[in-house]
Amino acid sequence: MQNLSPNNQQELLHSAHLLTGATLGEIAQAFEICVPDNLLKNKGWVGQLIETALGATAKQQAIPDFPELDIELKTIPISAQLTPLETTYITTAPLVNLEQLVFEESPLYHKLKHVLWIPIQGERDIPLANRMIGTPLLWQPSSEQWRLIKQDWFEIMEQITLGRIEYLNAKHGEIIQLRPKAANSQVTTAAIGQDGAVIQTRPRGFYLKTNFTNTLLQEHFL
DNA sequence: CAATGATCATAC
DNA sequence: GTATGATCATTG
Repeated sequence: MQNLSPNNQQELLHSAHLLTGATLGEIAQAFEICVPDNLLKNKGWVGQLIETALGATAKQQAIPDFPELDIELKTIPISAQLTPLETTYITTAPLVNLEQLVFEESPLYHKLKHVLWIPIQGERDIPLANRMIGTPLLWQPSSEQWRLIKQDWFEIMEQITLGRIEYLNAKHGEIIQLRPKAANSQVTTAAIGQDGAVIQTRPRGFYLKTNFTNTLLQEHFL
């Protein structure tokens, strides 16, 4: 086990494969990191642990976890049946300054271009330290997946542009959904209102729906 | 019991 | 507030 930053895709995948079968407690111990009792007040702990274990460098920036490799790292909690237990956060949704929207220039496009999925047991009755890491999967959307993603993105962005943010909810979209993403429901940010004026609303984020990540994992592991 | 809306920690 | 990492927990 090493925490050096990988020099190429092969090194990263090799490191990721070495984690297969290990428990979060073992990884934490190797890096002298304390395991919290639960994730209630530490929801990003698993993702940050795996970042450390794989040598991710883009700690606090709006760029892929491995900038040189253009790869985004995502841990995904799974059930005993290997189905995702949670949706997957992708990135913040822009609500203002929406001129000249080009999908290929959007943060969402760049985040999804190359994703290294690390499935991890996520059922709450398994103590955090005992949860086992699964086989990694380096995924790139197929042309058909891109088509659906782009369609969802466009429809959502169109509504935002038209000042219909308050009419959008998590039900929109086949693959991508828009949901609040903030410290709490009191947080506000600027957005376009129905008459075109600037309004205050809750910040939103793009998420991958579980039915999509489910088929994604099934296609690869079944 | 899945899904939607709410929330937690931390850096800047 | 924004962006990183996500999961919690109420609701339908």
